[in-house]
Amino acid sequence: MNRRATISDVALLAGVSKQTVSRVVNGSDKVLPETRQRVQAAIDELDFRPNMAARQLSRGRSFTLGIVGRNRNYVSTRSYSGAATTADEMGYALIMKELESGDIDSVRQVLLALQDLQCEGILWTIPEVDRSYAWLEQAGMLELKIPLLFLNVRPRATIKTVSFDHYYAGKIATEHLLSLGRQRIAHISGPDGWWSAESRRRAWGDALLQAKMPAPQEACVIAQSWQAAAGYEAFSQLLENYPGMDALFACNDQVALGAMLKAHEQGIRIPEDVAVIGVDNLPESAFFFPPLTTLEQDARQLGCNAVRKLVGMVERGFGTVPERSNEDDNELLRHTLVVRRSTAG
Amino acid sequence: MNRRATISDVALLAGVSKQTVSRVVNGSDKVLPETRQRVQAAIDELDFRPNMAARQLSRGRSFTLGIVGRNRNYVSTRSYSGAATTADEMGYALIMKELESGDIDSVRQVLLALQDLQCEGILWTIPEVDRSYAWLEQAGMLELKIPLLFLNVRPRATIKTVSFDHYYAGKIATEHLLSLGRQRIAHISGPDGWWSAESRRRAWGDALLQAKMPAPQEACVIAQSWQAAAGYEAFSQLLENYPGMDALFACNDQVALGAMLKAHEQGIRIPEDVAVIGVDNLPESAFFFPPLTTLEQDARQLGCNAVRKLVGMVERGFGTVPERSNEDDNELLRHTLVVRRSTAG
DNA sequence: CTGAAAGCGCTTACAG
DNA sequence: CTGAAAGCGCTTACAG
Repeated sequence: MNRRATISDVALLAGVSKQTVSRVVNGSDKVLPETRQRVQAAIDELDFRPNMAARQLSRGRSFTLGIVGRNRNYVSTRSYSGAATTADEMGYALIMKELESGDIDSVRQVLLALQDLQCEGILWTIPEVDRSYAWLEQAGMLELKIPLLFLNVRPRATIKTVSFDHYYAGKIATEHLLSLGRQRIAHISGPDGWWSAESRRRAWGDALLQAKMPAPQEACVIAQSWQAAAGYEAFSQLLENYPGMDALFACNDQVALGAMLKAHEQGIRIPEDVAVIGVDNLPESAFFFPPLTTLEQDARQLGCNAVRKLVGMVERGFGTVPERSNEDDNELLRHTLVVRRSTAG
Repeated sequence: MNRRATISDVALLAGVSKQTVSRVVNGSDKVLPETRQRVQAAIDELDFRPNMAARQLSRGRSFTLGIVGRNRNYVSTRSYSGAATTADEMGYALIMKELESGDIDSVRQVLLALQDLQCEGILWTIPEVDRSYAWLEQAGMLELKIPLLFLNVRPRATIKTVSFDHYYAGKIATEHLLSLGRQRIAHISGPDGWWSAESRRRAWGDALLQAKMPAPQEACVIAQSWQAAAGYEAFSQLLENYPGMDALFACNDQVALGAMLKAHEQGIRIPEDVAVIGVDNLPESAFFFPPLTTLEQDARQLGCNAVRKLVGMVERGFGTVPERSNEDDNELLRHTLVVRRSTAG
């Protein structure tokens, strides 16, 4: 047999009991140095490594987290990466699930499958789920016995979230444009139903109001998606609806890119005619034409914080001991302004 | 107690033995319909779901795969997504690990950790690992007891890989430029040591040779990275080294983007003066200025194929039954040409 | 400090 | 078709 050595094999070889082996493996201090040494030698010789499934079963804990995503973009990819790193540091494994469809059944199935796999907590990285957005509202009612944490989802009393402060982002983006002396600042908002899009849009309106330059309805177009194609379309519409615009706050860098292509095609100069700012700071954005002013979001940090918070929930025995909701349930990270040529006119 | 129901609870409630419950859970046909019904009722009432850790231990199988990555980009993100989907379809869970450093110890640690977690196979999605590239060569010698599959790594006799056909990509990219009648076709190659970069570079040279237009040494610059910044730098160098160039084959879209920015700054028109082609077909590429001709790679498919192949290895009992190496050990996917304005002059 | 016993929640032969 | 027994590889009390 070429099977892996078990704790019993080690015990036999070292001439001790299984518990003693277990003790040295788990670093208990109640083992005589010489015993420890003997056991360690046997472990090395047999190349013993504990079977996590067995440990999981006997301990009644898995030290495993689930992470579910869909259609990952640059931002969520970096969150994943941060989540994986932090999970590792904290001694947790991360099981990845891809959601295929947004209907409530798929959602439940994924959640339950993760629970079956003995995950102790789940990280939900899908901002919005098609038409079935409603299910989120019932998250508290889901018969999940394990904590659930949401990324970039509108804070609600019944759920826990870690997100960027999208309102703040909209504020500083618009204020940056205002500080340039621009007078007619348009906005291409992210699609309807997205909390991040709505927050930024609201902030844009508020900032203009505060500056005593309230924006007319036509100054804002809602993009069909977060992609460049939608930006191209939306900017075309803006050109018709809001002539004389001298600045654009795009909901993200890709949409800004699409808008800028349309601008080039129309002979509109950036930033001379229209200053443009995006959100995300993609690695490419510094090399767009012209290089794009944007708001950096540290998505990796988002993933790190999320896992840290989720582990906190797990270890505080969330679900067992129901706790009162407090402001800490919704953690917010902030963006940083990165100024480049697209607004440096 | 609010603990989850176990198979024993169900057995008790249904008035049968545990094995019978196990049979209906696993869909055995050797159960009387009425018995099955009674058991199913108990399962539903108790909301019973089998504990995978226990099943794993008793079956001696985990139906779990490991996937390890680092610094994920658009391509690897999409592979991940495909891998997750396919793993799910095939009934496997996917545990994600992030490699923090490329030294041989970290590599071993990650691999062994995944094995401890009872993974039955590992998908390695890191194309090259810094200075410690050598470890790959010894992959066969690694004392791993489970199959390992590499993504986009140079095929070798001792390992199994699933990759894009980068030589083919270089060939069609260059031939596309030639078909435009361009005479002085430059190349910005990916960094040294990358199989994909070297294959594409070689294909570029071969294609030019075949067209009886052998390229001088100065027509190729090796980028420092796969990022736009490196493309900007490399193109600046090309401008000095290879005056009169009328076409550029960039190793990827980001590098092409960086090169195009430099071109704009120099007043070089694309495609009139220099036609540009990249590789990747990022979602943004269609909205670059000008929209970029490129080679689409179906990274999602890559992930799907990889998992399918890995599961095949697992289920054929790879590692137990050593098999002869055959050409199927190195699977290749091909790119598709997507023509846009950057070469449509 | 160390060990004998029981148990985690399933499944796998083996009887009947 | 159904059940009693043993086992997967660990850990957790409990003795000593």
